[in-house]
Amino acid sequence: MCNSKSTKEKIIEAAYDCFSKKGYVATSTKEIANKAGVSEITLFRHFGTKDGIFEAVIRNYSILSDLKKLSIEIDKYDLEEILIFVGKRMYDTLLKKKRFIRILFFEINKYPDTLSNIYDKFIRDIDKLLINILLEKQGSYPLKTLDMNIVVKAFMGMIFSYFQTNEIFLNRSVPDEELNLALNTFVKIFLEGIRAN
Amino acid sequence: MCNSKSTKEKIIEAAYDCFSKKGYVATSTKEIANKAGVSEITLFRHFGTKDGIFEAVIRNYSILSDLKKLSIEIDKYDLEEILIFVGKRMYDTLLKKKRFIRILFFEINKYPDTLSNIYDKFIRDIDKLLINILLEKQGSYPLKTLDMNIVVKAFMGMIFSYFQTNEIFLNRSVPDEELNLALNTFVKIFLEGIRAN
DNA sequence: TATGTATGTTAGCACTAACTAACATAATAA
DNA sequence: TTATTATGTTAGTTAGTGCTAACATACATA
Repeated sequence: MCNSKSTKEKIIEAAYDCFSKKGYVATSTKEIANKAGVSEITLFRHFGTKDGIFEAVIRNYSILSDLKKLSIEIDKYDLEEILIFVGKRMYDTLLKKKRFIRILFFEINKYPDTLSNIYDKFIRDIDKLLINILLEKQGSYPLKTLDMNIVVKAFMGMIFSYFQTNEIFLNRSVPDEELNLALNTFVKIFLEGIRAN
Repeated sequence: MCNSKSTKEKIIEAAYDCFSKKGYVATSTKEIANKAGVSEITLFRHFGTKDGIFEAVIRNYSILSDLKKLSIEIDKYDLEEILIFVGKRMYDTLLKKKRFIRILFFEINKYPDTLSNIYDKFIRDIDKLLINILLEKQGSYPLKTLDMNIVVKAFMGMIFSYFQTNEIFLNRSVPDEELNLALNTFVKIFLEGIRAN
């Protein structure tokens, strides 16, 4: 019925790889075809145009987070443990989606609406998750009166920026130990920073 | 001798604008010439190749920060005031260099060495500045024992990520009031977070 | 006045990109 | 078996794109 990968899948994967490395414009359809191991015309028969391939790639890889699956038993752990866990999970997700994030960066001007929507949704999901956690823990961990939306952006900002600097710009994959130290420090600062005194 | 702008300057400016909007590959030399109001061949007489133009653009706009000029009378203000001031100043710098930052994002794969060096230097400058401030104030504001390099990355991460989300991805310029609120919150969280208890 | 310098105009070359047409082939389904 | 479907091959079209050559012009300087 179907052997490991369909032609469509092979093309989308190849295009994904190329786009994330060189950007849309700099990637030729011939290149994609070669990498996918199919003839060039097969691309066009499946997707019509180069743009069609791009859109398929976006559709295929745009789910940035699987946060819904991230069910934490909030009662069983203290806030510090939870935040470290969430932070680590976030970093892993970013790593796993590194190539798509690159595409987001590169092509934000080409498809501003589509791409900024994806980004926006991604952030909003995380924000919601974090706000929920903080509010649920407020009984045992009382908070300063601060704007919650800004508070969570502070936390995510530390992690995202750390990811971006290392993985995207310096193209350096941070060793586990170093990453854990950074995350622990971030959480410590953040927690003391938002606690009511 | 020279009327307002030299031809070279006009070309570099036009190229800067195009590259930041569409990326290097998607920009044609004809486009640059038109925007600069010169004939296409003039580009090549001045810069030899399209790559030459790009390098000139980088040379011209790569100074990301004028932090050296940022002399704060540290004694006269308390740490909170200073950090808010530095944060605001950082955000302004990022705004002013928005187009260059876009180019950084777009072309990091084309010139990984050059561009990641620029980025690296930029961050290191800020890190140094912040560490200095914190250490100098440690007398009146004692700190937790934390890795200083991570600590400053936490602070910068909040601001940089906030900038990037709004200005680059959502293409939304944050109103002054909102920005101030965010910066104040960031500083408050950060300061409480690093204070020795 | 003569010469050099900075520019423009026109034409065009060599190359590549996206995309198509026409025909061939192998596997699958009826 | 026959018809259909998914693919490949070859060749080509069209429209750029980076870049050059050759010649012209306007201005400033010697």
